[in-house]
Amino acid sequence: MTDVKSRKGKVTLQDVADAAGVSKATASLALRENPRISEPTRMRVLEAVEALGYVYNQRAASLRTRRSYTIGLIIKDVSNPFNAELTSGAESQLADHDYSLVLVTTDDDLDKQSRMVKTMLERDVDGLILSPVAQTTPESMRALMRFCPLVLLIPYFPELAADCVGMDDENGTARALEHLLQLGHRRIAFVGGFEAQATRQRRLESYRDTLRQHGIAFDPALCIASPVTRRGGYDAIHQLLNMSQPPSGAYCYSDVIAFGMMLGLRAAGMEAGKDFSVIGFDDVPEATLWHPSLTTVSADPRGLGENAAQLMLRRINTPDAPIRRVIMPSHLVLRDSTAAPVSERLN
Amino acid sequence: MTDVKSRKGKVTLQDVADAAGVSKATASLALRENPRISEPTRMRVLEAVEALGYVYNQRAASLRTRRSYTIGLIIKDVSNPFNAELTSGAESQLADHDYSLVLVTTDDDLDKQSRMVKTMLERDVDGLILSPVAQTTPESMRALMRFCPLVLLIPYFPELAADCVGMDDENGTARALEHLLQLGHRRIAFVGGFEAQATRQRRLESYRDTLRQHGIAFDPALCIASPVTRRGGYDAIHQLLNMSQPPSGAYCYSDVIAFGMMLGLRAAGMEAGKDFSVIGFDDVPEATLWHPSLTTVSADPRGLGENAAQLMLRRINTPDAPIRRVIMPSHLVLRDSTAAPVSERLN
DNA sequence: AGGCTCGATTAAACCGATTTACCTGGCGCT
DNA sequence: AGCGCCAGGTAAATCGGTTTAATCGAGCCT
Repeated sequence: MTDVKSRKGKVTLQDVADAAGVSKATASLALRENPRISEPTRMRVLEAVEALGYVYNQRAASLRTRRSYTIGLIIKDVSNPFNAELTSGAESQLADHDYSLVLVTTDDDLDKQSRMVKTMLERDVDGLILSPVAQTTPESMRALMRFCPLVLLIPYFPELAADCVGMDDENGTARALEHLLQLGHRRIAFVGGFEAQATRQRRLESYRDTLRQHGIAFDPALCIASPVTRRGGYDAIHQLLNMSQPPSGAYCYSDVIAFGMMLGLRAAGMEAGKDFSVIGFDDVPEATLWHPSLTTVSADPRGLGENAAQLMLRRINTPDAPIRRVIMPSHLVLRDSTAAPVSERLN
Repeated sequence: MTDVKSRKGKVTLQDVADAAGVSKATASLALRENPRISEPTRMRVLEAVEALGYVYNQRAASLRTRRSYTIGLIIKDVSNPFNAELTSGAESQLADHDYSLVLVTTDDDLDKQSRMVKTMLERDVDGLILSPVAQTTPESMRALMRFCPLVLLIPYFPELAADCVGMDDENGTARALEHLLQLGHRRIAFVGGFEAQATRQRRLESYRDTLRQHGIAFDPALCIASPVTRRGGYDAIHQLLNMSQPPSGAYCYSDVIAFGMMLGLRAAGMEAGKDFSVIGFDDVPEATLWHPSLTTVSADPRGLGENAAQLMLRRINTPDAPIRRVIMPSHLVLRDSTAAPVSERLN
């Protein structure tokens, strides 16, 4: 049955053609179900394929067809759960359309990003889905687009005519803050992420804008940068609580940070949703399960990945389609980690 | 400067050769730093490359060289943090050696696994790192090995002569249980995962063996299957607490389950490490940050991925090397989620 | 019988690199 | 001068497919 040539020499289409008693061209056309090949002949070819254990060589074919059915995904880091979800969404969407995902990471390093982009172009991927590192210039992206279809995982190059998907940071941030303001909070911290991160810049800006609109002055001391880890949130809340005028609530850059903050609060003998209000961003599955459950801005990383993949497939199939920027809606999910500030309740 | 032909026609090595006034062969040799090409000529070629914006076509080359510098990673699901770490480790290790990672997922479905394996072979990857779904047969793996180098992410095919990496489930499990036994626990639950999962089978077997060695009979009622999610642990602990003779501690299939269990305990007015002992498996970063911090068996998913990648590179470079099975050590990390059972303390 | 059409098949060019075997001109040596 | 050798370069085959243009034979018509 499995009469496979187990030695190095792989079975080639020529072998199949020989076995079926037809030419290589016929074999090729037969496999691609070209109507020009008669049914009996096609059957003979298929039998030969089966008998020899032939495996199609997509790479060889791609040389002629100029399609590798391969998309590069360049992100900073897969181990981050947000990115893992995103990757998962992109992969499954691409797999559904017979494309494969080549995954590379940049460790948020511009230099490595350049190298990886080069590698992907050399691998001749059909397209590139890229989450650019902070220092990336629009020019470099424009240059890249001359080489292959590009979808950006960030909507912050308004002047760049590129497909992109991103989240509605502004709206999500505004909703989160308005919720806290409505509860009576006046000193609200912004915690997590680093200056250079574009996403953070956007959210921080919305944070300032929203506060200003409600007549509250921006206090830089309430704005704390930190790694996007539980540890980051854990350390930040300590710093905040030790201030002479501590805030009564915090808007966190991500759920991960918010969790760390909740753990830090508990370690300090306080409880989120009682002594301090915490809002996260992402709405990861465990946000529901925490105690108290986390009020957070719901993002959809998997959907982000799926959309990026869809944009890419669309671009490949219709290269001249108008560029599209997908902003995924985000909304506030009210749970138990937020409440009126203690001061309010005393009155 | 960037005088790139922006139109469809990509710059080919022939173009470079023409521009440099040499033959295609010379251009090729020059780029690969072959000593037969003189320095001045090589320089001319390099200038032409620069001037035309040539990008090397790895795929075309691979047709001749028979190396794609591409490794397929087939796992069940990337969004799972354990797998995300594993993927991250494999990717960075491969990238260090100029290999790229093609990621595909099987959703733990045998059928999809078969399809994906086929796709990878057609993509002509240089090797396959595979975390086989539960129903995978050793025969199918043996067949696969005839087509390309294979590294298995599971050490449970003892009769199969294949490279593989896995964790030391037995030792980790034994240590965890001995710890609980030493504290005085006699009724210890085994929680999480499903019957079909090979890893779970191994741990469950070790669980029974260890208990038997300590003269404790196996009670199937204490063995609860569940999805590997926080929700799974959350639900399981409720089930356990409602038993007529509830256990005083639990050994969980993964940290994720343990976290869910701790949340469930709290919801039931109990506290891990006080009213009930909980041990996890994986030692994910947040295990330290939880309150109480989680006693757990330390695994190293990233290391697992790195090792798998290394095994693969070794196999590719020395195809006849003896097969190697890497068992990554696991050890118990003592933290605060375990204590003597309440009954003991009453005495 | 000759001319035509049409469906099935195939030879050969092509994709973009690598690699082998051969060529060429210059140099040293006797 | 004649010979061999060598450094430097190139033509052509090759990898495994796809695709185009040509071929071939059978059937139909007049």
